[in-house]
Amino acid sequence: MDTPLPELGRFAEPALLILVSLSDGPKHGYAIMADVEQGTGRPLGPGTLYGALARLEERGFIEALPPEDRRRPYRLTALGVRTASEQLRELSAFAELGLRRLGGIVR
Amino acid sequence: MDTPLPELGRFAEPALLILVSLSDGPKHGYAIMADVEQGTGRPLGPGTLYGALARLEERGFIEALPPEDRRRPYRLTALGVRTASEQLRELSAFAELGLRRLGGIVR
DNA sequence: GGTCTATATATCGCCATACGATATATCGTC
DNA sequence: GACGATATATCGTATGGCGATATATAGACC
Repeated sequence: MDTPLPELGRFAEPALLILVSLSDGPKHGYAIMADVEQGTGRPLGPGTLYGALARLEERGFIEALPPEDRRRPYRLTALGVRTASEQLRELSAFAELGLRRLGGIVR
Repeated sequence: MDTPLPELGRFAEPALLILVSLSDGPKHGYAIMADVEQGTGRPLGPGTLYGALARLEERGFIEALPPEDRRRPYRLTALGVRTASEQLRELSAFAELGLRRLGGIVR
């Protein structure tokens, strides 16, 4: 049961992982890394994180809060909330469809 | 309600779209394109499709069936079924987590 | 016969991005 | 004062998403 499956690809964009992490409340980068890894079991390294954060801010999905100490926290914008909700609804529908279909396959 | 949301990125890898499409039964490329577009509303162009198909076959997630006419059908391998199931379960859990969290945000 | 649309596969090339590796600085604590 | 955790940042490479384009066949319709 623990046979390591070969990688198919990424199951969800880092961007969406970040948005979901922030849906908990504002967080800074390092906390997002920890949250994502804890919540999904998948490591999100700094090389992936900070690029994605910059893009998300640039595009208005998140916004920076005043830095506290060394921490640079971000929070979701209204657009970010709307977008994440929409994506997750589509994602959920897709996953259900897929699981339903696969349920019909004799294993 | 139909304000066009800016693109966040891809909500699911083409690879997974293809695997789910094939979970219906064997299909050739063109039929997969139609099926995906019909099932998710998202177009899957040939530039994306055929590259992804080649990778999926190469990695053992799908296998080619004998060509009929001009059609080159594929079907899921056992590995493909296992992998798709696994990914979809993770995906579903993630989507539910996200939606639960976002449900707490006042809009 | 000629034209048009749908079916079907394939490839090229650009650009975005994922991510490992690496660097740097600070803080607490032993 | 050394070490591990916290925290952000950047560079380089490889991968792959996707629009555009090409090519060929089949069927419909006039």
